[in-house]
Amino acid sequence: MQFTLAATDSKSSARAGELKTAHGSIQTPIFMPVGTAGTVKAVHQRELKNDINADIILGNTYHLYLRPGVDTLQKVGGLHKFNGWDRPILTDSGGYQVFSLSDRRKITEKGAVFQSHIDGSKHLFSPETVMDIQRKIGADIIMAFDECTPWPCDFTYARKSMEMTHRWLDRCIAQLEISPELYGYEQNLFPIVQGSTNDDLRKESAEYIASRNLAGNAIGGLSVGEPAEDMYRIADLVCRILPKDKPRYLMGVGTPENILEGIALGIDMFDCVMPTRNARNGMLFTSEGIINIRNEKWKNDFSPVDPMAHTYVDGDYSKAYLRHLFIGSEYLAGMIASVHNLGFYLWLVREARKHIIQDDFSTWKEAMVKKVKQRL
RNA sequence: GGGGAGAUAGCCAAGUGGCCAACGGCAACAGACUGUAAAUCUGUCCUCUUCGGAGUUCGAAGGUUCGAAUCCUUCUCUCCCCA
Repeated sequence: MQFTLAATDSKSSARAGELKTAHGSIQTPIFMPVGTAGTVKAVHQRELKNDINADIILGNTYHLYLRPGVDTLQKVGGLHKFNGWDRPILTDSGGYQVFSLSDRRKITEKGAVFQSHIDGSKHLFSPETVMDIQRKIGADIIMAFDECTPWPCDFTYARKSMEMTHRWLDRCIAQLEISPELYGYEQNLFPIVQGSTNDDLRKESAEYIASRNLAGNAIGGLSVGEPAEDMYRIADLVCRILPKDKPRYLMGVGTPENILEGIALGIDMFDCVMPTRNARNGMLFTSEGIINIRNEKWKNDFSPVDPMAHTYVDGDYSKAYLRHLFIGSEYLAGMIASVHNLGFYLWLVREARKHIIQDDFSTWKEAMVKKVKQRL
């Protein structure tokens, strides 16, 4: 994997780069649509590729391990072969499920014992098992197994958890050394900075993560309910410590505003369920602001969802029609909204990249943030 | 013409003397959602409200009762069966 910086903004820490993987290159900053169970929900692969033009999508170790299971994925030759997506894939390790399934798991130094949300069966996720599973899934970028701490989190717990995440990282690295790639192409491990919203812990964690000298670095444990100012402060602090010549991935972020602010702080990669989940729930992100398309005020508004027309859906369907689909609980509603939102997110990061290269990112960003956060 | 059943909020529907401004469901209207246990969840949903309450409701009118959606009388309407 190779990361090269193409341009940096003179008034912020924003940078434009290119990340080369075995399945193609990624122009950064990038937003990565989340495809937990091997599918970006409600979106066809061909739309993801031809219309949204996503460079890379995510998968999730925990979900794919439970269904369809690693045996199936190994038989077919990995997730790329299974879901027909031939561009880069990143898999999350299940660390987020340690957080979100907190009442269905137990953490020890060895790992986390999960109770399946599907059938209640118990499974051990350790750094070793998670690396083995990610080998079988075959993503281009694989994530270290970490504990994503909740917010708020007391100092003592945050410190112990962070230290364990560091030890788990070293076990991940060791496991990968004894279990090589299965499908003949390179997989790259990203370690994850933790430490909750505590500056000292985050500094310590970022230094530790940087010292492992891996292909890229991630910031986890944010966007879990803390105020946005805390998220920005921690991201800024961590970015100043993480090496400039490696991609920085802010996990689970975020709103269009969060992404623009993150880019300004030096983040290169983002992922979030928001554009797809909220799309299925009727929330549309546009270049003019946020729309709840179910609201009565759109009933007879036949204008396009977004005048910027990021994908074909903005040209083909009006607000009134999309509202009609949502009110009627039609399948097409979530599909159109998901294509729109992802199209907008990808448009947003590409515009950001363009302005970084033009070196007018900061002024563009200030104006854009004001627009994208307002409610229409 | 004879016999039977029924009328409850926008719709469907429970309730058959006080725990009823009235269970549920649908529709409607808002809100939430950040490394997806989510095409999910929450709230409002007779009127007014300073959110403490106040006022008017269960086809219509009258009556019994301390108290009626619930019991009685008459009326109006709907549906089913037999001629």
